[in-house]
Amino acid sequence: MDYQFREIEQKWQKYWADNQSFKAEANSDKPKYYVLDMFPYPSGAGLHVGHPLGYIASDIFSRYKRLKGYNVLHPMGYDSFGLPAEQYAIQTGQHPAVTTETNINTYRRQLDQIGFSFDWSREVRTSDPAYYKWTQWIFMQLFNSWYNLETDKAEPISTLIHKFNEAGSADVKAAKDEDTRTFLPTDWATFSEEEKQVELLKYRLTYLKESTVNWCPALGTVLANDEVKDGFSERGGFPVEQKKMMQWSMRITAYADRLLQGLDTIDWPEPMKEMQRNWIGKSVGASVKFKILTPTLSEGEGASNYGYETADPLLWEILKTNARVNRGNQTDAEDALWQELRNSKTGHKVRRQHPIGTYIADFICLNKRLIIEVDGGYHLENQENDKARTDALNQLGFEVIRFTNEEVLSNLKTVVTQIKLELDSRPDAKSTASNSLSFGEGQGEAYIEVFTTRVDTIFGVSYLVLAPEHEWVAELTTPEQKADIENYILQTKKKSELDRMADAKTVSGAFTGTYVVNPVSGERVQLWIADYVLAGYGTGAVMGVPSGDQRDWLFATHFNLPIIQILDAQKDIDVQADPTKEGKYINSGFINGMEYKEAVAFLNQWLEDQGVGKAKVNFRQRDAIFGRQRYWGEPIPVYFKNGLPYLLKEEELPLVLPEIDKYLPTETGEPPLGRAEDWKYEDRYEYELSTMPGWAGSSWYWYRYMDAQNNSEFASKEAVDYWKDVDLYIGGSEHATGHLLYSRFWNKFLKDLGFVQEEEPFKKLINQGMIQGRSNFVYRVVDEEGRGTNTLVSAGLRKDYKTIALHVDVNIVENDVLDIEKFKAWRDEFANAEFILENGKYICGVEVEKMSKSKFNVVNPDVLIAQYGADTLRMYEMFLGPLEQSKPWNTNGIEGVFKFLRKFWRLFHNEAWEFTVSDAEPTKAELKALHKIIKKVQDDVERFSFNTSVSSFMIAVNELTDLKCNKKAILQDLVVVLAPYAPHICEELWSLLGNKDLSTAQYPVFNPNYLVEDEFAYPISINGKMKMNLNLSLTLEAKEAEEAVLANEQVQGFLNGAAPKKIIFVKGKIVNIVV
RNA sequence: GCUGAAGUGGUGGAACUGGUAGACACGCAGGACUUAAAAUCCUGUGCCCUCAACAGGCGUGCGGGUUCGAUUCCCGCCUUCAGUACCA
Repeated sequence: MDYQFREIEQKWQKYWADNQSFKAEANSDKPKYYVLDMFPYPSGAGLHVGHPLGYIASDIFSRYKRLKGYNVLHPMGYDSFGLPAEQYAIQTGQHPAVTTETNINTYRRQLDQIGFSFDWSREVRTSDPAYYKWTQWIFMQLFNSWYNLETDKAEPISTLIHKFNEAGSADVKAAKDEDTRTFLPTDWATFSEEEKQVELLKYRLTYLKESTVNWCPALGTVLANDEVKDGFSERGGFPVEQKKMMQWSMRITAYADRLLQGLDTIDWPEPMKEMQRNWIGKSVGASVKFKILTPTLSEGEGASNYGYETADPLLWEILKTNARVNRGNQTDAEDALWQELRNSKTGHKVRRQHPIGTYIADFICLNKRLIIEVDGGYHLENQENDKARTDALNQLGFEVIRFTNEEVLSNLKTVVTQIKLELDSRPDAKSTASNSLSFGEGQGEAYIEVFTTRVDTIFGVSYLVLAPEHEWVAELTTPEQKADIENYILQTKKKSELDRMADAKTVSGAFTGTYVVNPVSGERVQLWIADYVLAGYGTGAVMGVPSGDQRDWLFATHFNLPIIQILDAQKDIDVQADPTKEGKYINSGFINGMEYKEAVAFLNQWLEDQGVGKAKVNFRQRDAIFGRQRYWGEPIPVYFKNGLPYLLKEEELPLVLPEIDKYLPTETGEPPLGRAEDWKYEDRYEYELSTMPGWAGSSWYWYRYMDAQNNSEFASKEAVDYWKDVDLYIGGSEHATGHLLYSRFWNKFLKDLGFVQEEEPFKKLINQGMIQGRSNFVYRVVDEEGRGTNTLVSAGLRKDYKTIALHVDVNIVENDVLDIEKFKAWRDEFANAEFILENGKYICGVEVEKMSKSKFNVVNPDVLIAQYGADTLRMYEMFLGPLEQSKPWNTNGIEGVFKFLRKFWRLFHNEAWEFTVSDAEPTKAELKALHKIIKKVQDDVERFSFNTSVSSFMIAVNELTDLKCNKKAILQDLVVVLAPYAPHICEELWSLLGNKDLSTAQYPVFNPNYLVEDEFAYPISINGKMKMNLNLSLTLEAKEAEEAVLANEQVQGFLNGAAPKKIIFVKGKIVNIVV
């Protein structure tokens, strides 16, 4: 019989399903191999021809590995929570679960007919309660954990509570919120239950916090940063605004360093790793504090309302913030002393980190007008600063006493006694404080902190810049500059609404009128605002070093600010900046003469000693917002008591999505879950109404496949210990900073708690390229008035006419030739169209675009399978080009692959299409052809070069056809080698050859002896130009070969009497004669 | 701008470690079979000069270099695609 692909494919697809041919064994003596595809979101449109590309590659690989004796796990499932089903539900009222089910059925049908070797007994669906029970369970583990920076891993929250009980919070090194409190074990004991929970929430790996979120009013939900593109939602393109909300977040930043380091241990494409590195955005540098010089106030201004709040009113907000940060960053000495002074232990009320004038006092007793300062070492600069400070504070009517860190730590008792004596001996002041405040210009302690990666250039600072959105801008603007600054801020806001990218190169900014002091040089520099500084990165403030940074150089040049050379190696800084790190420092105070490395180390140390900065690592990545105000997602297993979140009990999982009447927010603006009736925990407490984001379910699904039916664990320990990790993961590069990053994060977390074994989940990753659409066009002739006529002109002749291009359905075009009859039937308006042909054909124009319905360039795999069969489709998709390369889909050429399969089928059949094979001994040539392909396919598959093996199959079949080979000994092995690519035809032939179950066959063993040759047709080249071939024995060594070559008449002819200077002979490769 | 990948016939692409550039396939041209078409089979097909050649020249984005020999290695430039961005 001729090659009847329809019957063959249906027959074997049924056989595989009935026999569960591809079920992975739970335990096996064979080595394990885990091949994973990124599971699809089942959209209503079904699969187009681009979707299966990666699945075909992974299927070939899985089938190949099975033949090579591996116990292969190759599962498939559905990422079935998501926005489109919910949008559809809003429009039609149909429950998303129903839509999802329908779509999954379409996907399953389409996948089945391509003949994939998935183990469907392990299918997962993220929207199935039996699945999301475990997504919720992982959420609970995260809630119950904190990140210990000392052990560098996540630990149960109980170990944190233990630390609080034993030693308080001072020594805890954790990834946490900024506003945690410092307390003693005795304080912890006195905290109420609510206070404890509030404090613990600041440490948990998933936590509730007021954050600025990307709120999309049109979608009624919060979006992650990677779901927002240029201020619009990725899905739908609706405007997105910033809004403050209480939100669940995941403390992924705790893992930033490990996520970065892990990249060096995995076999992923370099661009993927690079994208993750950029996303995490680690910068090593320093933070430096620049003191703010108080702007001069006009008379009469000032703040009498501040009462005992003794701070300079203008700087009050800033000082308050600084003070709060300082309280969280107490030195050991300050902390020790505070424990002795607090709660009026001395008999006097003492405050710490209290703003006073333009300073922050370490400790202060307002009633006694006494300030107690604890300092670092005795640097000369320090003493000078301290003196200035003391003088200023004295002027405000305060006495200052100072102790060093050392004194406090080694002699705490004496220090405390001294303070007590001083306090007791002083008269009460009875608040007259603020009257004596002066607002003259003076050296203050209010500061702006900047982050820099080039701390070595700090002596070259000629100005400071704040982001226009920086919260202190208003405070720091002098009355004279107020108009300028407000105007600039207004422009910035307008600009961000328009296209900010467009004028990225224009320099703009405004001077605040305020000056700050460079801590290393004491120089006074101007404080500006400019929109090139981003509020969201670092501290929202940068230092400007025009000689070393081109952007700063442009800014300084534009606003006529000084440009200071700082390295002797800097060149042409009057023309542009020179960011070199070479040479020795000049104009740089105490680092003059140093080189880069030395200067950085010295400065970091110096800044820290002075308390005005320190080495710092900054990350671009922020914690991941975890809540979505949507219906179709996993409910968060949390309820609220007295406004605080509590977890459900484990045995109460899953918390199932409740039914609601409409899939919209409530009238009061609550998420859709607010509509659920009688939905309360223990009938009393409110559940969390947000659901989890799309990436929750996909961040651990590969573990569920290991043990998909387990009801008591997310996967059994035995299963996880056996399968461990994914050996090969194939999917699109669009998931680089979403799914792939979150999955690595959850995996590391699960490993820390001992639930899984591997630090990294996906050992090897391959990105299949995007399949683009290839649109075809017809050209309608337009008359003088620009109206379309009824005449269409072929692409090659269109330049002679005035035309407009129209998309035409690619399915009625073959090899760019339009099927005119089908075209006339396609649209009524074309029924009577006339055609101007070239060479009797209508040739269509071509353009590469995104594959989409509106462009009529969608090719449905169903159509191709009906016409050519699944085996042809599989091989053709591979034949198209390298897997990782993006390319337009083009059905031209699928015939060639189909012809190949028929030719292959033909090898097993005689002229009358009867199955006939011979038992004769194979010849040397036949064995050579076979073993060449055995080796080639093996090499190609191992390096994921599937397109080249398809070519090689064609060569092998062409060779065997030429040899008229129908010998069973050859063909049987060939069937096994081809089986991963074209499984149906091979399974049929395998069974016709008298075997059973190709999936249990062995890949043939390559025998190099069959490829050994005695002779080789050496290319003979003269001066590197190939001239001719010459057959020589492969046993010949250089000398004999040279003689043989020179003796050849034809070679002599090419030499034409010239004497060879040199002869290069590479055995088995080439002979090159140099004349 | 930065980062990454890539530029090879009419087209998709091959050449894996510096050793015969263009495998394999599409398309195209010619032929066989056929009343005819489809299907199938055979032959040719990088470009230029040439009636033709088993004659010569040019050819892997461009310009240089290393080498007996470069699509492959090095330097500079151009173009395309992807990601990312006033990231301090």
